[in-house]
Amino acid sequence: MTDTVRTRIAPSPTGDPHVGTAYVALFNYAFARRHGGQFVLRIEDTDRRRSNAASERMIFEALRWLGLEWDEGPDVGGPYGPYRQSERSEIYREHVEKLVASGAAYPCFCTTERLKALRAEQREKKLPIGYDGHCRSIPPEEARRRRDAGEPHVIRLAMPREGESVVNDLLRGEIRFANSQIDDQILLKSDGFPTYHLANVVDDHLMEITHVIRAEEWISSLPKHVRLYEAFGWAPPVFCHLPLLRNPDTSKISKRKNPVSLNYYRRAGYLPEALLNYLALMGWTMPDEREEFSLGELVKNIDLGDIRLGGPVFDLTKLTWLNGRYLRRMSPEEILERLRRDLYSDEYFLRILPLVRERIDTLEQFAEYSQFFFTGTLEYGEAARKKLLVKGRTAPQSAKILRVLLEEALDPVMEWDAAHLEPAVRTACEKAGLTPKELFMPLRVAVTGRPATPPLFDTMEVLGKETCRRRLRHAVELLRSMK
RNA sequence: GACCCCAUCGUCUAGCCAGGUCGAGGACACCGGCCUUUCACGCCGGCAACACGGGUUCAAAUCCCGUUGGGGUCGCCA
Repeated sequence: MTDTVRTRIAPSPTGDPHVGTAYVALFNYAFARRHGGQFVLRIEDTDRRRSNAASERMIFEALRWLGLEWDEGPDVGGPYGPYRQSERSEIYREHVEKLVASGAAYPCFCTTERLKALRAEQREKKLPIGYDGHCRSIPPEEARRRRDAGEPHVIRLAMPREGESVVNDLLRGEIRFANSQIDDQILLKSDGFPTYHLANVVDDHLMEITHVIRAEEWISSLPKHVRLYEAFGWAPPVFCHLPLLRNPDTSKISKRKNPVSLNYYRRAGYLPEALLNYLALMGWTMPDEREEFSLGELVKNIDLGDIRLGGPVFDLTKLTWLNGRYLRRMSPEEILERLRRDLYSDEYFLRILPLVRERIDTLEQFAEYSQFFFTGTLEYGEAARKKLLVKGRTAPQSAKILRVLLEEALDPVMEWDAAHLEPAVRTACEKAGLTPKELFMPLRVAVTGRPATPPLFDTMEVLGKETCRRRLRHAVELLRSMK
C-alpha cells in the first residue's frame, strides 16, 4: 500500500451525465488534490445491457467541462489499468474463484422465476426480503459438477448468518448491522460479469484507493463490501458517504423534479466554476463562511470531517444567483468567449443555417426565423396552445401523451440525432395508438413554439436533448394547468 | 414493512465534537427603502429556525434516551 491519498469517481455510463456524479467527483477531486494524491476515473460498465459508449463519452466531456481532471482513467491510462470494468472481466473471475475455493462464496443455480416467487412470498408474509440461501447447502463437489456441465449460475457471497457487522464511516462513525438480515449478494452474474459489489471492492483494492468517497445510498451495502475485504484478506479503505442531493420536496434528486443532466446546466448557460462552487456549498462550508470561492480555494480548505450529513436540497434559484455573480465579475470579452464555447459556437450556427437557408430571403430574417434556437423555455401563444393538443384529446390527455413520449421514448436516446430520434418517436406513436401526423404537430409546437418549422427531427437534433426535454416538460406543465 | 442514515429560518448553512459569550449569525428567496430616465446590478433594512417529549447539569441548539418527521436500501442496476 502506498501512503499517498488515492480517490476515485466510478460512474456507470448508462445515461446522461448526472449532477450527482459531479458532486461526488468534486469532493473526491478536492480531497485527493488537497493531499497531493491522485484522482482516478473508473468506468463501471458491468451492466452490459444498459452501458453505452455515448454515455461514457458524455461523462468524460462533462467532467472536463467542469475542470475536474483525472490523473488516471480509461482515456488517459495509468499504472493501474484498465480503467473500464468491462475490460477487467478476467480479474474478477480469478478473484471470485478464490472466494469459492475458500468457501466465502458459492455458486447459485436458482432461476429468476424462483427468486421472483421467493420475493413475492416474502412480501406476502411480511418477511424480510432477500435471498434465502437455498444453494448455499449444495456440496462443493456437486456444485463443481453442475458448473462444469454448463448449468447457468451466479456466484453469491456467503454472509455470516449470525452476529453483527460493525462498519465504519468517516463521518458517521460505527454503524452496526445484524448479519441475519443481510442476504447473500450476487457477486458474479450469469453472464460472467461482476456486480458492483465485487467489481468495486476488487478494483478499489487493486487500484490502491485509500478513500472511498461516494453517495449515502451505498451505506446499506457497506457490510457486504467490508465482508469482501475480509474474505480476500485485504485492508479496507476509509469510507466516507456523502449526503444525497435532494429535490425541492426532499426526495433523492431525480430528473422528474429537477434538472439532473450536466448537459442541461451547460446548455442552459451555467458556468462550470459557478456550478462547482454551488455544489461545494451542498453540505460543506469554507472555514471563514465565504460562499464564493474557486475550485483551487476549495482544494486548499477541504476537510471531509466538515461535511454536514443532512441531505441538501438542490436549489436552482440560489445556483442561478451565484452564476449571475460570476458572470458580472467577467469582462465582456470573457463572457463572449463562454458564449461562443458553450452556447453559440460557429459550429452551432452552421448546423442551423442549412435548416433555415431556404426559408429566409434576407439575412435579417435569420434572427426572426431561428429565434427559438437561441432561447430556453418558450412562451406559447394562444394559437400555439391549441396546437399543443393532440387531436381529439383533452389537455390533460395530451399532457400525458407528451410526458410518456418524453420519458419513455426520448429520455433513453443517448445519440441525439435525427436518425435515432425518428424511429424512437414513430415507435412511440404506435405504442400510443396515434398516427405520426397526430403526434408530430404537438411535439413540434412543444419544442419550437411554432407550427411551421424546418423538418422536425433535424430541428430537434440541432436544439439538442436538453432544450427539447426542457421545453417538453414545460409544455406538459402548461397542458396540465389548462384542464 | 424490515434495516440503516439524518434532523437549526421556506432553502443552503454557522454554532454542536471540547454545554454558559446564542435574547441563535450569514446567504438565497420574499417584503420595504436608497441609488437610478426604465429595468437590472449594488447598497441599507425587515420577515423568518434550534421538530417534539423526557433525562443529565447550576446551565442544553449543543450530551443521553424516546417519539415524530424526512431520506436511503431491500435487483443477475450502479
